[in-house]
Parts: sequence; C-alpha cells; structure tokens
Amino acid sequence: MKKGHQVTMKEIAKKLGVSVSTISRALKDSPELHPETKRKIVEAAKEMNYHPNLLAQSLRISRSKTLGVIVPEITSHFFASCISGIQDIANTRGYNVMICQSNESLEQEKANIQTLVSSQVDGLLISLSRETNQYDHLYDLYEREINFVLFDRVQEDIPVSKVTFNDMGGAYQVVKHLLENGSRRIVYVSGPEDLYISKKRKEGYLQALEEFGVNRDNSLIKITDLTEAGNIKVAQEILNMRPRPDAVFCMIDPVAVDVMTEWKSQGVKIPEDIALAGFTNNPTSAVVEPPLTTVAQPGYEMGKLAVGHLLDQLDGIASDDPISIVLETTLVPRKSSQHF
Amino acid sequence: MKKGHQVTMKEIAKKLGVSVSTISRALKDSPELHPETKRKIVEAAKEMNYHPNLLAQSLRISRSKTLGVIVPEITSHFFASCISGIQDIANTRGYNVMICQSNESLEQEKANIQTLVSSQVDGLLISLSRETNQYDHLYDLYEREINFVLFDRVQEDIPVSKVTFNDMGGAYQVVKHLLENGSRRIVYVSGPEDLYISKKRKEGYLQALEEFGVNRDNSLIKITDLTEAGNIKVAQEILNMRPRPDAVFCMIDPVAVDVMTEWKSQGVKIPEDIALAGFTNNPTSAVVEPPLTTVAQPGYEMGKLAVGHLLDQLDGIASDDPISIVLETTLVPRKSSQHF
DNA sequence: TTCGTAATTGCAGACGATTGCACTTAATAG
DNA sequence: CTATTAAGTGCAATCGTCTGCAATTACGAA
Repeated sequence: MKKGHQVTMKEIAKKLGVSVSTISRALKDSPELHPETKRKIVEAAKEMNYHPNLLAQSLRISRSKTLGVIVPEITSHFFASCISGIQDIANTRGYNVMICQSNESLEQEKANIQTLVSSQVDGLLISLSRETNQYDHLYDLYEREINFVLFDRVQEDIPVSKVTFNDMGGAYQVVKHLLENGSRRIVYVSGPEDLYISKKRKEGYLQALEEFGVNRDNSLIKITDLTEAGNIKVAQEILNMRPRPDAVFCMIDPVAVDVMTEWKSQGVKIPEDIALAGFTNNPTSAVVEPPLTTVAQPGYEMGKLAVGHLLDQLDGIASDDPISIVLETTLVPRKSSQHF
Repeated sequence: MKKGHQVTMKEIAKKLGVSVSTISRALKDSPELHPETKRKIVEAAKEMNYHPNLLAQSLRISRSKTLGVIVPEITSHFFASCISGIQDIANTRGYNVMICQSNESLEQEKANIQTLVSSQVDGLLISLSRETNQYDHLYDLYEREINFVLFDRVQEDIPVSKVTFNDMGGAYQVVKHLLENGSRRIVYVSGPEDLYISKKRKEGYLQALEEFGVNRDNSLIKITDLTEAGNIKVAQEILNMRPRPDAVFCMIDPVAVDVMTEWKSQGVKIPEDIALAGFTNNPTSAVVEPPLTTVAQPGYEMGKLAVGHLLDQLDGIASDDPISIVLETTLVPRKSSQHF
C-alpha cells in the first residue's frame, strides 16, 4: 500500500525552526503573531501543500463536523433526493455527511447507528426501515443525549424533532380527486399496516370517502408486502372483485406501476375501465402510459429542512425542544385518473 | 445543544481504580491480563455503555477505515446503485463511506476531494463530473500517493486503476441490433464530445455500421447538452432530416425518453416510423410506452468491483500497479426497436 | 541605567486510545 | 531464606492540533 503521507504542522515547524504552536497560530491568523513570521509560515504551508488533519481537530474539540444519515435505500429516487438536499445544506454550513442504508432491515439500522455514533458524528438524520417496529435503539440515542432528527419514516412517540409530509392531506387530496372524477368504489392498496405512511394515508382516504358520503368498506382495503409479486397479486385480486372497483389508490407509485403493468397485460384499459393513482411522484410515474396521477413529495426540500433544523440545534440556534415540521404535498393529476 | 457525552476509557478506569492501559488491554482481550480483572472491566464497559472513539483510534494508527466516494449526482439511479454496491462491500470489510456529489461541476469535484482528503479517508472512489476536462486535481492526488480508483467516468491517461464498462461493445451490440432489424440510416445522439462515454459509444456505433457496410455519415451524429431542452431540440431536428432516419441510438436512456416523449406528442409512431434505443437500462426505460430497448449496465456490480479493488490495494492484497477492470454490458431488446 | 509593559514565541497538557518498557508483586526453585 | 522468574499493571510517549500560561525579548519611559 502507498504511504499517502500528509504534511503536518510539525514538519513545517522543523523546516522553519519555530514551534508547532506558532504554526498553529499563524494558520489560524492569530493577531498576536509577528506579521512577518505569519507570512513566512502561511507561505511555507502552501508550498508544502499542508492540509489540516480533520481527525486531530475533531478529537481535540470533540466535534467532528460530520453528520450521519440513515435511509432505507439509496437507490430510491425519493431518498436520493433527500440525501441531496441534506448534502447541499450540510456542506454550505461546513459539515460533512456519512450516509448509510439500512436496506429496510432493523438489524442494519441498529448497526448503522452504532457505527455512526462511534465515528463521533455530531448528529443523525434517520428515516426508519420498514422492519423497524421496536424503538429501543432510538430511545437509547435519546438517553445518551445524541442529537438526531427523524424524517419521512418516523416514530411518533419519541420526543425528538421530526420532519414529515402531510401524508393524510395528500391522500385526502388524491382520493377526493378520484371521487370528483366520478369514482365511488375506490380501493386503497396499503403497505404493511404498522408503517407510518400506511396508516396516515389510510386516514386521508377514509376522510375523503366520508366527506363524499361514501360508506366505508373494509373489503376495499388491500394489503401488499410491497414486493413485485405481492403487488401483482393484489392487482389480480382487484380485477376479480365483484362489483369491480372503479378506482384504485396505491400507497406508493411503484405499487401503482406494477398494478398498471399487470392490468395492461390483461387488456384492462386505464383510466377507462378503472382509474389509478399513486403517491410520491417518482420520475417513472410521469413516463408510464398512461401517465400516473400521483402526489408530489419534495424530497430535496425535506432533506434541506431536516438537516437545517438539526444544524440549528447543534449550533444552538434552535432550542432542543423537539418540533414537528410538516411539509405539504401537491396533487399531480395525470391521465391515469381521468375517466368520466 | 445537548452534551452527547461519550463514555471514555478514562472514566471506566477511574471507576474501577485501575489504569487506562489496563482498560485498553482488557477490551482488546489481551492475554497478559488477569482473567478476573478482564472480566470486571468488560462488564463495567458494557454497563457504562462504552463505545470506542473511532476518531482517536484513527488518529493513532493513521488510518481512518473510511473511504470517500465522489459521484456526479446521487439521484441518478445508476450512481445510486454503484454507491449501494460500494457500501455493502465496504461495510463487510470494516470500512465506512463518506459520499459526496459533484453536481457535474469541476469546482465541486475539487472541493469534495479536498474535504475527503482532509478527513483522512484511506482511499477514494471517483466518477468524474461532466465538466471535468482538466485533471490537475487527480494528478495531484497521484503525486501525494493517495489511493484512488476511477469508475465509469474515467480519465484514461492517469496511471491509477479504473473500472469501466465495455461501452464500445455495448454500443456495438445495440447498433448491430438496430441494423439486424433492418435499419440503415441510424442517428447517434451523443452527449458532449469530450466525455469518455460519448467517445466510446461512438466508436461502437461506427464499428457496427462498418461491419454492416453502411457508410459513415457525420450528419447523422447529433450532439445534445443533455438538458431536457437540448434533448427535445435534437428530437425535433431528427424529424426534420431528409431522408428521415429510420433509427436513433441515444447515448443514455434519459435522452431517449425525452426524445420519445417529444415524438409521441408529435404523433410519431415508435417503432413503426422510427426505431429508438438507449443505454443504461434505467428503471424508467422498462415502463415507458413503448418499452425502450437499451443496454444494461450493472451499477451495483461496478461499485462492488471498484471498492473491492481499492480495498485490496489498501490491505496490501493487490499490488499498487494500476489495473483496468472492464465490465460487460447486456443488450436489453424491447419494443421500441422492433420494427420490420 | 533601570523598570514596566507590550509584543512574540515556546512549553506543556489536553483530546482518547494504544503499546513498548519498566515496575511491582507473588510464587517457585535452590 | 534468598534469588530468580513470571504474571499482572502502570508509566509515558505517540498520533496532530490547539491554547492557557510562562518565558523571552525589546522598547520606551522615568
């Protein structure tokens, strides 16, 4: 392996015949130094290509200027957008970011937290895995007084700051849209029931139905495990329901896309035979045929807000009292829902 | 801000009335320690919820067990897949990963390198930005003997290891496929000409043409700046060419999708009027209508290989002599190219 | 000339973990 | 009962940077 040796203050000091402290002060532009000395040191540092060792600095001040991020999966466009927002803000505020993915596994999530904490990150931004249904590891963080903020996939009871979407409102909007387009027998395809978003979007769905005087019918709520096979199975079940539903609202776009693909292969016409809508506004949803009606969630914005608040807490700008930031979503009506 | 205090060896030492060195040895399971002492220390450490400070360890051994990754943008599915592969391997081999995005900017790329190096990463994995057309920052890394591996978007002349796709072969495959389906007047929509992949894929395009005895016609090579507007402009220009081309091969899928969307809005039938193919196999490409013929690049695999080789170098398993790993691509024929 | 004071710079200890070496015991051999 | 040796611990230095305090020097004032 190569040496990859970094120039240190000690070496500059030796070369110039002064002490390390003097080097340190010169590079911090301390006023108590002779200008000439300072000039020489700065010059030598540049010439020798000196770069401070952030590890040493962090150790000394007990702050690493690094944040940890845990998302279920990076390859999801939504989470990638969040990360992008987090990075941008963190960098402009002088922080680095270490990213981990839990791969939707509770064990991985715990392991990630452990690693990041050991790496002395100053704070954490966490979006929970699908599997996460007990929260000891989060309470543990809380008790150890480690700063963290939950976003998107949150646990409601923990007294830390959270950034979420108005999931209920978004679901309400899209179901209302389906109702306004004349649908009355509307299926809700939900993910696993203990998921935060499964619950919230169901609430919005039910609220819209109630507002339009449509009776609740639990047989219209289908659960998928979110795998492709699971989604296809649900798609088939829906086609076999009698009377056949006239619209389907899927909890997330990928489910809707799988359903659409399956239906198309069976010759079902969308939206003529049955209307379809999703949630998230993945890039894919705009280009499928027909384009998918959905609800846009600005992931980049969410990332920015979450990290912004965390940094405010770390920098003492915001108080430590937990707050809840709720982002509004936007209905994106497209062809898949426009039947009359 | 909360304290977020971490338990240190010193505190365990004080509590147990032994020296810090003893704590250290106990936790490393050193054999020269009295078993009873060891037991007590391990127990106390667990009870006090001790976790080693990786910063301090890194400083001491001058290895951070952290890798830096720089990609043009995280929100690209391809790069997200690479990152995913990098993470998985890095973690199983005991390394952490810091990810940065250059946002296709040379300046950002330089800044990212600077930050990561200052953070004492043990090595870097870099995919160059589109803007990067001079390479001082890379040669600088090379001279400072900092380990790094280039992947996907590489610079060929630098004597470091590189992981690439057989871009030329992939392009050859897809153009051959178009030729076999009867097309003869085939447009190549290229990105900026100094991009590595622009060049390589052009080579494959030309080779296939030559093999089928089709004369080269430079007017059939169109350049886009890869923005949506640029792509649409090219799409329109192609429709106005006389005689009209019978197939179009776009350098990357997003370009092909923009072209498809534009054409569909103009009533052009794909593949009947004109065949279309892309490159990358983005998730989107499978669900557009018609599904897009493309070339699959296994990003996850690329990430795994790149990081694997870098770690092999760092761990002294592989020699420092640069190698070039070339991954094969796979033609994914879909409906967009099947006209007869 | 002598003293006070300001301007410069160096020393040493700290951050947390690790490790070669020296030291203290206690046990064993002679 | 003393000398030898091994077992078990502690000391101190190290990684690179920072900073309170002490030390040195020089300068002007009395």
